[in-house]
Amino acid sequence: MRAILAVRQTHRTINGVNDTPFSLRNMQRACGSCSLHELCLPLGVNSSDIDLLEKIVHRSRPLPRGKYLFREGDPFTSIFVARSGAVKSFAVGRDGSEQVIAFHLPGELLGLDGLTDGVHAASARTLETVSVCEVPFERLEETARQVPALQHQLLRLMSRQITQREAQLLSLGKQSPEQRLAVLLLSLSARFAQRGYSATRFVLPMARIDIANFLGLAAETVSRLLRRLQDTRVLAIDGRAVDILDLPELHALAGAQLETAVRELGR
Amino acid sequence: MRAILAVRQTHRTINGVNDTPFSLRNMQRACGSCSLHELCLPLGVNSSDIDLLEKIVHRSRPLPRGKYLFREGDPFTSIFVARSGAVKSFAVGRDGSEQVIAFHLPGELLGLDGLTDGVHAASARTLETVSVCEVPFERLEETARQVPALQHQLLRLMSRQITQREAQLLSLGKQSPEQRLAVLLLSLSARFAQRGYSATRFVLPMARIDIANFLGLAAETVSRLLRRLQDTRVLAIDGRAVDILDLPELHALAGAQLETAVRELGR
DNA sequence: CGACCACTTGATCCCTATCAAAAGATGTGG
DNA sequence: CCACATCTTTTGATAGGGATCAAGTGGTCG
Repeated sequence: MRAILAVRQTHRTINGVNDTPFSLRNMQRACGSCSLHELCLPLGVNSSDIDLLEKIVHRSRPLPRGKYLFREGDPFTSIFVARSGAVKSFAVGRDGSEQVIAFHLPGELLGLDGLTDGVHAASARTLETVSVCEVPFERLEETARQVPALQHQLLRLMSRQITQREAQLLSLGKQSPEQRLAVLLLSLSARFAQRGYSATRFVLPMARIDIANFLGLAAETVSRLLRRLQDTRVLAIDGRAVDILDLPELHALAGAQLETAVRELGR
Repeated sequence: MRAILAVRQTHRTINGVNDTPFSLRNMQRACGSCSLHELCLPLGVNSSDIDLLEKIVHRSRPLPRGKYLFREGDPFTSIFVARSGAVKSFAVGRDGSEQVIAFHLPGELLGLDGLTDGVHAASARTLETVSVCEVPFERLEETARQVPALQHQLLRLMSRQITQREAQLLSLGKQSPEQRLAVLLLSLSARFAQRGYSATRFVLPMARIDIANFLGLAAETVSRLLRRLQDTRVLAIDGRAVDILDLPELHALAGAQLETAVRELGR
């Protein structure tokens, strides 16, 4: 409570501009920062090609929070990129529990897992009000056939999805709950920073339960871990507003942690 | 020990042919059952295209057990398909621990995660003596440009990698250790069956520690879980030779398990 | 034959899930 | 604009399951 107020006060006074915990709802970016566009430019897709690409993109009116972009098992026709607002994609176990696969910030791609079987392998749901771009995959593939550089980029995007999931596998399989949480916070931090926002102050677009379902933990454990990080002055938290007070320490927690080494030293 | 001998005796007497625990080492298949080939055929790649494809494939002499196909960070130039023998791909954490990403049986593709950054995101190591086909990716991409059906198949293969890793994420995040093990055994069973071998009797190509590192468990836990499955007559195990005695029960363990329901009923 | 590695089994402890309850936040309709 | 219902989050108490440590067995390869 006290910490909360402190955060709320400081972020208005320290800098004045662009130093405010913001919501992704306010994050509006042109297509120039979209993952499709961004990945085409540096690799030889010229502007007329980009026009070609932009022609096949549908822009939707804003979707409210809690809506499905698609559900597991839905026929696969398009991939999506959020223009503003965040999305989670998740798989549902037989017992109804959600495993969150990924959080998608504006400009980040989702839906590529549907191509194999022609149906989506996971569901995607908005975490806030979201504007999405929808890219009909058949037309994208067709365009890629005419534009080799785009074909290459498409393959790279898919490969990146694989790599990201492998990193998450390593996290779930081998890292401690605290490490996993630290890694997530740093990931969000880096992605916000990449979009020109503060790396240390941001508003989580997702609920604790979503974080828990992403990290393979119970919601209570996430809450307790966040408490510990506040008690050790690594974070200040007000609801979903996060202020990273000690970024180096958070990196340390995410990386080594050296639990065994610490225990050894303690002897 | 007794169970072991029982297994060894029965598999020679029950059927006589093709009912023997076999090693992947003996699994030699023509390119017709390879994932690349198999995925081209049903979708309009004609035989001359296949010739084109086969021309760019390098076949290597057999690699002994424990050799690296590539290591994390190696420059990405090729993808691989084992022709015979099994391979594991894995990521290494900072503390040196291995997270096994996948086990690759003959015909199964590996290495596609290297495209994003131009370096392999994981390492791949042979679990037995292995013959591999190496496919230079640049030439594959080039060929795909000329053969639209191949381009589509390549995208589908990548999408499948994503889907597989998402399934593994669900497993690591939401399933009990026993469920995870059951799922792995069933996965191996199905993949062996797909290649024309017994679905209930096979030899594990990997060590217990690899299973543990795949499932996010300690090796001791895997050992104990296997013991329990033997005690309940679901499996018979002799070292790495597995005999699935009760396939329906294994499916039940993998799927529902209904831990809570069972507990409720017990009240 | 011996050294090494893989596997098993046992004992113990700690961490996290689970259950429970209360406080806080959010949104809705009157 | 407030009051109520609902959902989210926090905090506490408890129990269980798996990691860890340790020791012994078995199997394999040089």
